[in-house]
Amino acid sequence: MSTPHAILIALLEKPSSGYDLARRFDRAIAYFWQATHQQIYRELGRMVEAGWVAVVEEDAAATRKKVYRVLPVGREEVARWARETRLGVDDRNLLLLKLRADAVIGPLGLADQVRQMIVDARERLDTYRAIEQRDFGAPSLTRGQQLQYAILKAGIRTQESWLEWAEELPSLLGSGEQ
Amino acid sequence: MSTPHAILIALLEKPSSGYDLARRFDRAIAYFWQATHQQIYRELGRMVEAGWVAVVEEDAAATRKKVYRVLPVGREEVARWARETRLGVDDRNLLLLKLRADAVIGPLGLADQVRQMIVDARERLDTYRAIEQRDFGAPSLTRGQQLQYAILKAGIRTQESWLEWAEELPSLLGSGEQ
DNA sequence: GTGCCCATGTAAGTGGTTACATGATTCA
DNA sequence: TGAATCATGTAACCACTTACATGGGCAC
Repeated sequence: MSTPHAILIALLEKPSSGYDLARRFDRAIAYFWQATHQQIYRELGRMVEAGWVAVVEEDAAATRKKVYRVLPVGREEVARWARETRLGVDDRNLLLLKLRADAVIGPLGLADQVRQMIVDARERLDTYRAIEQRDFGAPSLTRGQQLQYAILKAGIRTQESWLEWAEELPSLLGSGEQ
Repeated sequence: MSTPHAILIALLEKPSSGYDLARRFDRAIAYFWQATHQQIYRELGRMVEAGWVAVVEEDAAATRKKVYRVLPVGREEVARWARETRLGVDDRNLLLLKLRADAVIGPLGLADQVRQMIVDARERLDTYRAIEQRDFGAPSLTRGQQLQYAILKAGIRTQESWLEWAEELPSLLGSGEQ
């Protein structure tokens, strides 16, 4: 949903052409975020309009390649976005994106958001465990029930392992706040 | 992406009105799949056209409520979809959906698909571990590097815990094949 | 009779996907 | 010189989102 911000962050890490961005999104970044070259070119166009990014003019004449860099306004927009948009329990990739932003432009005070996500995730985990107790306590289960239990266990494991990971974050994120 | 199939499976589990479906998608199902009431009504309309579902006429006269049930053609479409569509490494929720289908209409022979996903997930995990070795072996890391490492670790943990879960599946899914 | 939930829809906007299109550079 | 890759775009379609809209049933 935040394609433009994903692109801004990628450009903050390294100014690139649309083509290079597309390749980067196909590799490292793509493991948790994807964008096709059509989206990238469209967003780059819009962000130039908005004054968030600009084409580096140096070698623009030499080749057709257009290298984009982030302008101060764009940088500020990333910070604003990271601070202000709320994250739901399922917005884990958005959190990863925000962490990238924090890594590249410095402490943004994300600790509170992470703590809230942890609270929400614990709540959901409790819900899952309650369902587990209620529906799958029986000694023997039919094939269908075993499968439904497996589906529930997928949810439980996901929450548990995410929580384990997330609980180490707040200290990493530092003091936060201002 | 497979909203119609998600709805079909929900209807196989229990014939419902559009309104009820929306509420069910807001609760249990929603933990890994979501659809708004607008999508649901649209898809129900299309699926009636296609002959996949029909309105149960019994109490249709009594209230405004329209209860839908899945017709044999729709059931067959679910089976076809579960068997034939390929799943990528990241299509975990789609796999859960297929497991629900398998739970409700019986063995569909999904074991091979799961085994392939496991192979792909192991491959990706290896990639992550290679990046870990290469980029984060240093004794001391800057704040930014620690954050990037945390992002990578999120990916590693996710793969590991998913694999642990998935490896128990093939035996549950039974003989498979025909 | 007022407010809330049930119940079903339409309409507009936006973003993502797929297909199409073009031309430059590079290497065999 | 032909093929592959680099590099940037346009166009059409489709799905999802958000907002709007309507009316019945029920409880206080």
